[in-house]
Amino acid sequence: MNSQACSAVKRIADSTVRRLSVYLRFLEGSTSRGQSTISSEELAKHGGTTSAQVRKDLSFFGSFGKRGLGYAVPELTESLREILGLQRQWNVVIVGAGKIGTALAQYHGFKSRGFNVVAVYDTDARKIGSKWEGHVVRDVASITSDLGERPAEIAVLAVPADVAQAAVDRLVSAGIRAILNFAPVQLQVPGDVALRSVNMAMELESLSFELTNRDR
Amino acid sequence: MNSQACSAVKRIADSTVRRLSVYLRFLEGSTSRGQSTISSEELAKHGGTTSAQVRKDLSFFGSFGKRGLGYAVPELTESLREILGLQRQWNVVIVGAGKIGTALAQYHGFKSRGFNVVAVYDTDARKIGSKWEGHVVRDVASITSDLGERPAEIAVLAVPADVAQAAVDRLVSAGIRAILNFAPVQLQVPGDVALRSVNMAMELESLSFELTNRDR
DNA sequence: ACATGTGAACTGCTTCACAGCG
DNA sequence: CGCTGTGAAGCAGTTCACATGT
Repeated sequence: MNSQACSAVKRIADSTVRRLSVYLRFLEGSTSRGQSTISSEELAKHGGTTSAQVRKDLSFFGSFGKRGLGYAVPELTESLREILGLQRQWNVVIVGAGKIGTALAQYHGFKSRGFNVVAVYDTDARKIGSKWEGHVVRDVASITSDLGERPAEIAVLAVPADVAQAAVDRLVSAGIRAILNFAPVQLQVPGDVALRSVNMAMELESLSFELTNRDR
Repeated sequence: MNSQACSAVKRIADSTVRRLSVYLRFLEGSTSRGQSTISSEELAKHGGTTSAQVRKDLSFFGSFGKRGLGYAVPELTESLREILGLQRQWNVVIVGAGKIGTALAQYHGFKSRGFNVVAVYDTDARKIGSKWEGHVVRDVASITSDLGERPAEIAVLAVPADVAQAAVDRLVSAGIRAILNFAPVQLQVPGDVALRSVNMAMELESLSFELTNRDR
């Protein structure tokens, strides 16, 4: 009916949101390839799902397509950006200036997608003060006062597993609202803080399981 | 009934396998803390799930607990290792010697968990031949012959999105059976190749969505 | 008495199938 | 006629509740 992204009336499944992100990624490529219209079938093929799933996912937020035609690429791209909250900038702090933390700090996908890395933190006195990729590494102890001056919504956690929960507690009390965790531990956060975890060990072990049990 | 990990009779959900991995991680900590027995309730609390879920997850593979007592930590740890296929070594190649690839190559969790990094590859002539963390960076063009001499089961893909599918095709024809993908694209693999993807952009966008739509 | 193991109920995501509309 | 949008059906994963065994 409308072609505006309307606010969700019922709870949206996490799997739906992740697929929207995949659709958006492919649409951005379609734009640069000069494609002006796209069908749910095509989106599905490149998103690893089905056309019905694509239509259902989009239908939670409005009617974006034209029957008999498909979806207009620029309009759908814009709508997905709006739905995912990507029309604003998000401030991000990276906690942990080890190998993973510094790799992430340099990840180009942050800046290009509106995620603005405002600071990198560590506890190692030898790292504090050194400059990495345009960011001076700061002392974790100053997180609270720093965030008071320059708030950030999202923290990327790349510290050793045994200090991850302590870091989370500090971040939460400093007002961080979302955490992307790379430490291989299950973290406890208050209900109003969003948490996603990327667990390398878990992914590898899941592959190991699949390889081991492929013989049905 | 038995306390042996029996081979799966029905399809095991991916979510179950990922939880087993989380349980295993916590059990390893319990061992080092000297705890000899553990209840499903305790495992659940630290695994971010419920006691019923823990018992159901384990029940797919056998009966590992003692009624009225709980689970013996060393025995359950061993059983989970067996179920997940972690009692053998897996050979891993890392493709892409950029920031993420090199960070991963140094990731201690690989070696300590039986994932043996046997080679690092790149296409950049300036990187090929240089030594990083004990691994000489080799030319991607030699993957096929290298794997012929020294097979590897798992590939970790850390290359730019636009060359990821080409790298996958090469790896698959070279006999790789599982891929852990860090490139932000949806990859196509044959049905007999296991694929997991870690997509930073997707995780960030999912956090952005949650922050944006927290007001119900 | 206590905690596991499990069939049954439940919840919610996915797939189907077709009405609706360009 | 083609492709979207969607209620209804199907299915898979989770939760419940209790019988079972120590």
